[in-house]
Amino acid sequence: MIRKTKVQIRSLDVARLAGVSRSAVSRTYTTGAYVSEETRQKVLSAAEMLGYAPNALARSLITKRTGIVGIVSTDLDNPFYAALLQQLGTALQDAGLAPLLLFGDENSTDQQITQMMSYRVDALAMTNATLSSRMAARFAASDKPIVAINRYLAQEEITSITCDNADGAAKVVDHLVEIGCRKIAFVAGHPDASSSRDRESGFLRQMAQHGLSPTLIAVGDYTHYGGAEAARRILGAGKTPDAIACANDLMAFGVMDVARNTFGINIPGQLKVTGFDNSSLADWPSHALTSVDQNVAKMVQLAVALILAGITGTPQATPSHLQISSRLVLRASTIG
Amino acid sequence: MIRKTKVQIRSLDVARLAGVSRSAVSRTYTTGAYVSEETRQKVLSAAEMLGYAPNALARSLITKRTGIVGIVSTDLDNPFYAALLQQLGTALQDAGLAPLLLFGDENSTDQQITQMMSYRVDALAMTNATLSSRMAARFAASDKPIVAINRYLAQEEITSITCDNADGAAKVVDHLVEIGCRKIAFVAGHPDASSSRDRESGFLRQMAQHGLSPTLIAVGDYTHYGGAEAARRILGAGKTPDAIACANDLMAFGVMDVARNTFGINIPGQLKVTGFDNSSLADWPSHALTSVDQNVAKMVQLAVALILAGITGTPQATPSHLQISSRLVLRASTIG
DNA sequence: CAATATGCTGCACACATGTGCAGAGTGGAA
DNA sequence: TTCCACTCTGCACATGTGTGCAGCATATTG
Repeated sequence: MIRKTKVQIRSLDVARLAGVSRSAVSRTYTTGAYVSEETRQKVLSAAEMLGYAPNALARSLITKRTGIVGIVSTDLDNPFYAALLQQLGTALQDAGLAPLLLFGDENSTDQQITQMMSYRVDALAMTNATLSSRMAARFAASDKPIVAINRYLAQEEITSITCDNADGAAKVVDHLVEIGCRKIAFVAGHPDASSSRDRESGFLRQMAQHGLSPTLIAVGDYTHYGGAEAARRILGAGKTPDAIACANDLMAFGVMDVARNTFGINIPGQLKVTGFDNSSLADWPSHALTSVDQNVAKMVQLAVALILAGITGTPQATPSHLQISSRLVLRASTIG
Repeated sequence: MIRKTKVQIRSLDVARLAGVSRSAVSRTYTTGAYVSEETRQKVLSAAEMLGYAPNALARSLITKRTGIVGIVSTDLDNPFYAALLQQLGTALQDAGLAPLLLFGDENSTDQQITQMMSYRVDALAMTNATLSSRMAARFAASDKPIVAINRYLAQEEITSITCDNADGAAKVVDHLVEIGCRKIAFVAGHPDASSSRDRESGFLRQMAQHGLSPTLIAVGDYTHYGGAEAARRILGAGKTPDAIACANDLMAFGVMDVARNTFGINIPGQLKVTGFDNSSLADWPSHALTSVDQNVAKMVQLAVALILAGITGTPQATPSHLQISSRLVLRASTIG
């Protein structure tokens, strides 16, 4: 059996084969460095022959840049986060950066951050996570950009990007009231998440604006199962509402499933249901869910711009909380 | 305004503060190296004070191990791939490895591989991708494990893990025939994907086994939209089938949407529909889709075991095509 | 032709770390 | 005391790369 060659190909090997110095090889792969077209070609063909690719890790020792961006993500059961991750990853990739992906729940996030730091990521994007203040301070001290997407954290050092969650929820209330609903229940997400709190407070505020108070508030934990459970509690409680507003789409799907299948309720005839996220599933005829669009593309664009600015050393703007305007998308779950 | 300190903290800084040599610091972070408990504690408290984390990149220069595993993934619109990515990522994380994520379509994969190679990933997992043979050979030459998940590639150097796609499709046919279906149509996925070809051939073989030939075969490109389009073609073609078997769940959802909403067909009364993947959505009451379970957990477990074995230098088993047995899960889309 | 400018190359150092090896220090036994 | 075994430490080299600087060859100008 033939033993494969395990030896790593270095720039020196390429240099020897091409008959030039190692510096020439390095400069060939560095944009904007002095190399004559002739040696450049010699280098490239030698590299091709040997299957050489510059060692990005060794390079990072010198340049202080790894080109790696850490992403700490929640689980992808929620199609909204799957879409977010994909768009974010693609955008970073297009900017020449590579995402290092770690999944973290509330308890393990500090550990993931440590790992990210040991890989010297150029920036950090978080789509989940309550972050301990010790870690936040430590990462912020490294002067690298860190951005929280779709939720904001307690730490002031961290820039966050969310949609105007309260406003979005208010739009939902306005719409429901306009089409005649008065007894409106609310299904909240995870109590720790800022997005859930903001959507709930926006809901309540706008209800009060209309002189209404919520029929019932249940917690659905942002999952399909939790939404279904919440629906059982709400619809089984006697005073049936004429609308249920949910803090995300996934729970709304659970609510509709239970309303239709367990309680035999017609949607939107007897009950209107709304979601939040406008995930691609909301547009399927089987769901046709009225939902609030968060404009993921804009969120991602903003996040990447922020990260790039931070990496290229543009003077760090003071950390802030950026809000993107949301948009209510009407579908058959509220309008017949 | 206070200028943040941009200086990187090195092991030397920790060593000085702790009053030991740099080697002692290094050994503190290396499992199974001689350090007295006393100096270990001195080092750890000094590190904590400075916020030090060893530079994993510099370390990799010496150890020849990065701890990074490349994942080349398709887009995550398909919830099956989202679940696969999450489970794979988590499993790698638990094994002390960090996934570097790149999204690649058929055309760009070679470029992603080059990038992965320049980051010196310890292993490569691909969930998509037709890979050029030049790239396959190049990566295989580096003697690092590479595994294709959920599809196999033309190159023999690459181990692949799939479920027994043909068998799964055959089980679908058996089930449909058993409950009385005779006029069965098939919606294929993407013609380039081995999974689609295998499922189709398994379907056809088992149909022949029962003395049947398919009513119609349409291509749905593995998307919800494609499935919906395929359903329009099939159901609009006059000779309406009594069952439509789909090469994945996403297309089946599209088929059901169109059948119910556009053609007013009752499922499963007038038409049975089956999927493939058993994604979490299939279990929702709104879909209740009979589907083939691929056993993602097992696929991931196998993939990670293979990767770990390859990394730790266990003599590389000859590349092969591993198959996992699938399981048909019955739901209301076929049984009333 | 001389003087200067231009385009390019190679040397040598720096980056942050792991590890083999020699040797220092300690304790115990003869 | 002397010798040996044992546990640990620090020196120094290696890993693969980017880049400032000096210098070489060639082109341009006076």
